[in-house]
Amino acid sequence: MTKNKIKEVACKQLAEKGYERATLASIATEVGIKTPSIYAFYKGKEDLFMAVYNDLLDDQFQYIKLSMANLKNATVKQMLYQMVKDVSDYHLSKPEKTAAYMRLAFFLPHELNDDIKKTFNEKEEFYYEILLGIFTRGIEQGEIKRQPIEDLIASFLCLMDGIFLELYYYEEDKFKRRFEQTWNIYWNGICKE
Amino acid sequence: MTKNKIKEVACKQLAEKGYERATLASIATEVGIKTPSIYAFYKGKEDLFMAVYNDLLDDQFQYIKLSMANLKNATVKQMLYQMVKDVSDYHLSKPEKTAAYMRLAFFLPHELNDDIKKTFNEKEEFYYEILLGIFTRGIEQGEIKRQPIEDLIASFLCLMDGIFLELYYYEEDKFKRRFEQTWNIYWNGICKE
Amino acid sequence: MTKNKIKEVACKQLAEKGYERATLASIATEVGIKTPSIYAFYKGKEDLFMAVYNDLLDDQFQYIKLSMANLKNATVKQMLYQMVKDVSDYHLSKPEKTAAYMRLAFFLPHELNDDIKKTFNEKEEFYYEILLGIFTRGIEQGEIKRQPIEDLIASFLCLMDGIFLELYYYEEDKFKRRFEQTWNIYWNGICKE
Amino acid sequence: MTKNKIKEVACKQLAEKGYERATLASIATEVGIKTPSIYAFYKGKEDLFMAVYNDLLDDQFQYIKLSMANLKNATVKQMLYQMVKDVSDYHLSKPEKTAAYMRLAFFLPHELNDDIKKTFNEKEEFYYEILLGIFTRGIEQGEIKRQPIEDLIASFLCLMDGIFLELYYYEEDKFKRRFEQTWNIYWNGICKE
DNA sequence: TATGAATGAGGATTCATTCAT
DNA sequence: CATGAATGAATCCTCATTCAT
Repeated sequence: MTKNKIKEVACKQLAEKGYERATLASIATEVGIKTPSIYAFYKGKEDLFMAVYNDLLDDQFQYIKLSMANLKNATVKQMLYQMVKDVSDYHLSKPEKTAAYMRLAFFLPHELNDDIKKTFNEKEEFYYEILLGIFTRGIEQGEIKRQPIEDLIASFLCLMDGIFLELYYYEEDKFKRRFEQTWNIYWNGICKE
Repeated sequence: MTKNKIKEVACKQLAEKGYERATLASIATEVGIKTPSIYAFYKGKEDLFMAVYNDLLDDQFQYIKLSMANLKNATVKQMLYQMVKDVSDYHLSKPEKTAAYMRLAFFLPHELNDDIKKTFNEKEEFYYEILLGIFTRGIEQGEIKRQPIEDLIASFLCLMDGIFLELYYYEEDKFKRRFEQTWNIYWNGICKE
Repeated sequence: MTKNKIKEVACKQLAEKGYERATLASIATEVGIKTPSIYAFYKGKEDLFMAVYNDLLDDQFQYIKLSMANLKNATVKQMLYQMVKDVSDYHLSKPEKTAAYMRLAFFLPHELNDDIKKTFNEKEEFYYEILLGIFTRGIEQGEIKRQPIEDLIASFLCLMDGIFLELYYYEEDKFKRRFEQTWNIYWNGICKE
Repeated sequence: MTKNKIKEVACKQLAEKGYERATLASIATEVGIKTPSIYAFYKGKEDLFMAVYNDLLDDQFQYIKLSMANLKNATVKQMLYQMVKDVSDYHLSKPEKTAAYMRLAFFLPHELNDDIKKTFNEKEEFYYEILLGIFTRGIEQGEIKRQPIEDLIASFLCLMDGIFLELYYYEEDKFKRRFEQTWNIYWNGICKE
């Protein structure tokens, strides 16, 4: 389907070149169509990249929801580790989508701002909800030192942010090493005893 | 001096809008001159933003070198804390420069690529050198658990990356809270006892 | 067809004003379109004027080939005369194309250099080939004094160059008078007795 | 003297690049001054190139007058030959000035038109005057076939035009060969017997 | 003389977009 | 669906020129 191919190429070029340099013309060329044909599927550039962004978020959500569902009977340590790991794996397996996501998440052109901020907040809330459950359980079951849950969530999100950034920066091998080191130190910092 | 004002406005607009939207025309307008006047001082857009980038790096280096110099007789914990803190403070005190720096460091237009990558590596080496000294001392003096120095450096840089990202994301208050939490957990993870 | 109209206007303005003053804007205006529309047909200014130049050469070639073909059973004198005459007539009948051709042939902007030089050499070879045949026959049949063929060709091309220059300089009447005088003297110089 | 150096560089760049590409900025750079300094000596670009052109003409006049003066007691053949030869030698010895002269003489930007056309006509009259004398004498003394003097002058000027063009086209060696051949044929065409 | 600073005018080019077909 | 043609707006950049110093 042409509509999807356009979206994929748009995502790819967004990752490579950023929003302004991902020209409709260059997208069309790579898809193998002429520029105006894009307008048969999308209202304009903004509309196209909103679709790209929504797909990007959906993709992530789906993946993480799935990975969480597979973890019902695990320890808190396993769940948290799996959570960071899954996010990493997801991004590692789809570097293009990650790069595209970063472009949009960090340096969104102002036109897209409002819509994106909305979905962005949804994502934060989604994580917050899940982490709230996990950390509450972790403290109740004595796996984690008693400390304000707000703080635990904040610090975990900070860990994920750090890892996300490194994901973007370093090649896979270097990243994986750092990932494990950071995780151990993080867990040592929060676990009981 | 007009030349500097141009550079400052360029930096500001880079932070706000990114490279492509920081038009020479809009820069000129904000400076209060006409577009072609910019060419009396810079060879072109690329040249201008390279100057911006070099200033940005110089500024950071200078600041960090200074803060390191003021720390000669501190404990390892103090030094590491101060290091993250100083970087945070620097970026917090110059949010504009930070945003501009991120734009260039992460999503550099390919024209600027080579020169920037060079200076970027220099920065990495600079940090590496300093951390090598600190962690070696930390282990020798028994402040830090004996573990591979390479790993310690890697994990510290990861911490800084995470904090750097949050710096960009959250407002000052929220950031500062997270900063302390993350730092504590990090230190608990590496310190002896 | 707009594409051809653009080429024609470009040729006209090239003749009148030269390469740099034949602005895409002024060409577009004369065609009755807006400047960017030109890019729907040509990759850029250089591309457009290369097309103009190729047309110019094709036109000349076609004309001369045709005129040579119509001359199979003529005397050598008739053929040579017809050759200069045809070139003159061609240029006289299309003064615009001639002027444009001169602009490109003599004072080509360096960008166009390589391609043009190639086609230019082709033209030289084309004339050389034809003249070689004519002069060989001229000497064998005793119409022309026995002398090195290379020299005859060189001197004939020199005559054509001179006439070409005058063509550009003088008005039609003055030119035609000079043409006949020069031809007679030239022929007297090479014919047998 | 800076004023002269500017003029010389302007002439050189005119020869190399033509009027529009011979930028005041590039001239200034080559001279070793800054662009506005040119205005200390010339009213503007047009003024500068008018000066260049006048120098060019003066130079030629001077040279030819001199060469004519040295020829008082020669035969008509010698005089005519010397005349073409001198013009050729002049241009061969100053190829830069020749190229510059051609740029101005043929494809003058319209601004310069009027002034240049005036001096150009002066030059024609100058030659006409001299040739009138020579050919009259040539016929009276029986060196040249009796024929209308107007025609002889016209045909001689045509010869010179042709040679001038070739001068520009070919390298020195090739040109010199052609020159002699053309001259012989020309003289054979006009001389008595 | 010489120049640093500034500029109006204009040039090629790119881009998102429209519209008739 | 797809596209050829066209365009308004904007972009970077160049140039001749001016003017205060």
